[in-house]
Amino acid sequence: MARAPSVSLAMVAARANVSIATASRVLNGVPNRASSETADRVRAAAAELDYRPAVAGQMLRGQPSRLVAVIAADLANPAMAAMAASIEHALRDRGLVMALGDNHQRADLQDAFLAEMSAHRVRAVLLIGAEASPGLTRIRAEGTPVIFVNRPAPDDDGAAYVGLDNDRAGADLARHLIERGHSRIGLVHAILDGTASGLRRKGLLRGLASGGIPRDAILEAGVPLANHLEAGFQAMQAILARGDPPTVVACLTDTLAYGAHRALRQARDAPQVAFYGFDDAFLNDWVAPWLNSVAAPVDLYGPAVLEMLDRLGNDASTDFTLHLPHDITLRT
Amino acid sequence: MARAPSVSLAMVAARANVSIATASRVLNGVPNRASSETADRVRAAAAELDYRPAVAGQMLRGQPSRLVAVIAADLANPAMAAMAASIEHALRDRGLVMALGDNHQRADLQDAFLAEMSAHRVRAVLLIGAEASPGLTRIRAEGTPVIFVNRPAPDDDGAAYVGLDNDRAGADLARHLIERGHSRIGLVHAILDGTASGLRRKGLLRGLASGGIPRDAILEAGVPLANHLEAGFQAMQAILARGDPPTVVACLTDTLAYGAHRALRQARDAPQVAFYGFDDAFLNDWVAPWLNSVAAPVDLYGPAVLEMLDRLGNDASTDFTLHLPHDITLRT
DNA sequence: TGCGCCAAGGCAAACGTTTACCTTAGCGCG
DNA sequence: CGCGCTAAGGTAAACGTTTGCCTTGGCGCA
Repeated sequence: MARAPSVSLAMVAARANVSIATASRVLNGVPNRASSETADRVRAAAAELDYRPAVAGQMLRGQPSRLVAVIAADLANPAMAAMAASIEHALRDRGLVMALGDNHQRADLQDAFLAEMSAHRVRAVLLIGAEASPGLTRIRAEGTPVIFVNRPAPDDDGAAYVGLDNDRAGADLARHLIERGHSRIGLVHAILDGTASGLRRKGLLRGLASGGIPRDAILEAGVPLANHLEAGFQAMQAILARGDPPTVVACLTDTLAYGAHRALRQARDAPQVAFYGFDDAFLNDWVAPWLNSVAAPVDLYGPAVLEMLDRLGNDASTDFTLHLPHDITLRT
Repeated sequence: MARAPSVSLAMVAARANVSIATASRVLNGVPNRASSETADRVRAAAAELDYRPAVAGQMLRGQPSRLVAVIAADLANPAMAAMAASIEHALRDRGLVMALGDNHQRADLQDAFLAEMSAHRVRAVLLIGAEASPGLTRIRAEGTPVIFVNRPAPDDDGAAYVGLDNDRAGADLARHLIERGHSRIGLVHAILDGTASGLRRKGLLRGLASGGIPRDAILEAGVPLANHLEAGFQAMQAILARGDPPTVVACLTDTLAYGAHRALRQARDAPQVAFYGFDDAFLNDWVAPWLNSVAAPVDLYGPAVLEMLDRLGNDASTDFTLHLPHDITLRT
């Protein structure tokens, strides 16, 4: 498995009988520095040798990297994986390359990844479900553009955000549930860390209140687990155990809903209950036809992230919040 | 967003009043090159400045990169995402960092990612569901270790493989189905490109034949779509349309089974049918309790890939196939 | 005393790229 | 003829790291 010696610009230059400088300029398209025959010779040599510039050299010269680091909280969550896929697609159109990592909801793992990516001088860092961590603080301080996707910054100080308007999404869901005639409503959540879930809940409760739903008609169950599947399961069990079940259960993430639905399946004399979640994944069409979900179309994420990247690169910009339009996908 | 000038080894050395060489050796733990006081001074300086070596310099010197490129065929597939997560975990224990890309089942996208990763001189390339592509041929020729995970190499010439023994898995499933008393069996697949699916089918058919199931009791339906959800859906519709439905349907991937199950749900007078798939994802416990699946425990993937990486680095090794032990997870 | 060894440390080359600066020749034009 | 401009090309520095080689003392030991 001897690593073949890679071909350098010097070899290309030698083969084309020009200096390294000229070869570099031809390949980078600098105008008026080479006759067309010379340029052709260089390009031919590069093609024959299958030359690809080593990033090491380019980095050393301070060229911006083409790498964009993306961190997902949990790749096993289909919604996050789909967002990552959309983002990669968009980045690719810009000639950028995504390097995806999974923080497993642990700050130390996130930092290990961030440190490596920082050493690679990545163009930007995107976090789909960020943890608060020292490394995150550091890389932001270094000036690397950082964008929080779908879950606002843990410390919320004007950091760039792309995703749902969580408060409004919650309120819109409330209005929808009332319109559908629900008056006894379950509410399932896991940890309320003051970010996405907290805002959704706040909007939802406000909407229900202003729609005339009394507080004691809202059956709230929160289980502080990082694993939303398990949390949703236990929360739903708790709701069912109280008796007099709700006609609908609103879960602050789809993953919670998966857990909640399982609890319902396993219950004896399970009542008829409608389910609502957030962050719809297209897989739901296939495996969760019982689930309605509040979400933005997933293909919007990629372009929106690109847009935010531009804003961050443009000193004139001041608005670093980009709310994606959400909708309720109805399956029942 | 001015990028903060990053701290170099020279700054650390200056602050510690030593030469760059000494600073480098201290930080790299070269023994007997610095007194303990000097070493302490260097480490203190590095800590105070929060020094992190720039990979560019290290790469230039020919140091192996810590980056391992991983390409998944489709991140939206929960099984693949889970494998990637397991692999990342294992790599991290070795001080390596995963950079994950999605090839969207397209050779050109795979090559764009491979080209970038090759320019970064990645330590190895892992493919979870590879496409055949020129870039793949090239990077293998360059001597970069390449491991095919869960789907054997498209061109099968002794390339390293980690994953199921697909042929045996198929045969084992056949035996199991017969033991369970099934005698009329549906078989659903998408493209049979001679790799994983082809081998599974071969093993399955052989097992069924040697178990005494006549060929006309096997209702096979293949829909040549890259999208397995849609393929499974259409294939199942075709099977149902024939009348006299099977008592069990074996799908060569879980994703096919998701599609097939939806077709059954939507059918009028849907018969009672058991479902079997391959490559179980733990999400199935929650959203697909109707699905049985042949798979290796997903946490085995990471360590197995590490083991194969060692074999590739060891000239004495000759066996580059690592079959993971599979099992049938029963949910019905 | 003389020799060798070792710890401690510095010097400088090398890796591959980009680019500021320099040289030369040709050409248009007053 | 002389001036200035431009195309075409080369030279060399700089980026940050690692490492082979050199130097200098100090110490053990015959």
